[in-house]
Order: sequence, then structure tokens, then C-alpha cells
Amino acid sequence: MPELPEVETVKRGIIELVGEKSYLKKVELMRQDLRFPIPPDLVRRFKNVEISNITRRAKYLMFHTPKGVLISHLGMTGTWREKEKGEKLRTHDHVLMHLKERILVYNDPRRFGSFEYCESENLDSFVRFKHLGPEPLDEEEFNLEYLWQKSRKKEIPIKNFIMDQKVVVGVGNIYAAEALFLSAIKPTRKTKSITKKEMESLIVNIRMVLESAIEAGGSSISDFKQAGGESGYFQNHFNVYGREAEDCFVCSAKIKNISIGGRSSFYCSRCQL
DNA sequence: AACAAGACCTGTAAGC
DNA sequence: TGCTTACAGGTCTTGT
Repeated sequence: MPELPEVETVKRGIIELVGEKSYLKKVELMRQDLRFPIPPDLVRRFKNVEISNITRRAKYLMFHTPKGVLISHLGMTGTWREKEKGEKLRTHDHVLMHLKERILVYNDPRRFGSFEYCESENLDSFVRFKHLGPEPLDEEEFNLEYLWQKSRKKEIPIKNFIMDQKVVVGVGNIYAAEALFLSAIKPTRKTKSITKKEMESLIVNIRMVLESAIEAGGSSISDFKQAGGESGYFQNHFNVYGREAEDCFVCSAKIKNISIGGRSSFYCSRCQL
């Protein structure tokens, strides 16, 4: 369940468990590839290294060490948990991080996730980060002037626009739908048709929905050991996502679900214009 | 350059 | 019950 708030929650959960600093004895791979081939020298490189910090960029989780930054993406179905003593490996457990006191396990049925690294602390040089837009919670970088300028001339649906990681990172299918609902904007609207006022509202609501979700995720941090943040969740607060044919909480009209860019897109046809 | 569609995978639920 | 199909939180690649 990894959009920005979920990855942030996982990050906080891991830090909660292992502390800011920890010691990585070794990385153990149960297979050599996930979405991409795992770099052949990754295991050698991250043997017996201090982890000085664990951070997040976009939907990527990063382990900082003197040997470089280990960078992992959860794809669609990636989860982290602590392996209990004597616990057997489960289906789709692909990567084990052997720390001093415990073992962290990365599980990912669909294998859309990834493990790569960046030699330098300068992460802009990392291929996958090259074209990433600003962090949505960074008010300096992600502001009206920026988004307005980017949005002019764009013919694509506004929902696709805010899900485009080159425009702004971290917003996926769920939170795009929720933010557009809060801003009363129909997801099919052409991006260039969005007014300045609407765009301002959208920025506020993207932040709001992500921050609320992070807060709600925060309550499930204790679940990290079990499942990797499955419960105690923000899903109880969805206004439109997954609510097809149910009543809109605001106007009682039936929530619709249409396909935009091949993704299910929930919205209220009365509230969102 | 901009955009749409296809591709990568497995698990689950719904439909017949 | 069993088989088939559609779909799922992402993003990279290919084609128009």
C-alpha cells in the first residue's frame, strides 16, 4: 500500500524498531531480481556497514551508509517486517537485512519493488531520482507558481497530472482521488482548464490528505512488526476511493468509478465539476 | 515533446 | 466446485 504516506509510515516504523542508527551485518538476497536486476555487487558493498540514517524520497526508502545509499522501492505490494526468532521464511520473502539485533524482511508478491544503490550521498545523481519533481510537503518547492507554470498547455486529465512523479512525487491513485474530491475538481478535467484558485486549493488538499494519512499511519506503527503497516489506517477516512455506488458524505449522490489512464478513478459527480 | 498504451508480476474476488 | 477473467496502492518502456 505504498504511496507517500505508507512509505513514510514504514520508514518511521523501521526507525522506531531499530533506532536512528544501526549496524547492517549483511544483506541476503533470496533472488537476484525484483522489478530490476539487483546490482551484483550490492551484497558485497553493504556488508558490515553502519546505517547512519533512514530517510524517504518520493516513494523510495533509503538506508544511508558510508558505502553509499541503499535505495528500495515497495512497488505495489512490498512490505517490511521483522523476522521473529525461529520464524520460517514466507512465500515472496525476497530480501533479508541482517542487523545486529534483528532481521528485517522485505516481502513482495508482485515484485514491482526494487533494490538499488547510489554510491554518493548526492542523490540527484541516482538515475531514478533524476526526473523526480518536488516533495509535496515541501512548501518552498511545491507551490502555486511552480504548479501553475507546469500546468499551462497540459491537455492530460488533472488526475494524471498530479500523479505524474515528474510534476510532484508521492501522490498515487488513492490520494489523487481524495485530493481532487476535497478540491471539488472532476478528475477528467484537462489540466490547463484548472483555474488558479482551484490549483491553489489542490495544493492545499494534496498536502492535507497526505499529512492526515501520515498521521493515521502513525497509529499503526506498532503493527510494523506484524505486517508492515496494514491496519490502523487512513482507509476509514476515504471520501471517494473504493466507494463506488456508495453515497457521497457531502451530497449523498452515488460515487462513480471511471477509468482514467487505465486506473480506476472514484469521484462524486455532483460535488466535483 | 506530449501523451496513450503496453509491460512487468502474483493474488484475490467475481462471474459463469 | 472449478475454470476464466478482471483488477489491484507503481513506473518504466514502447508506440503514436
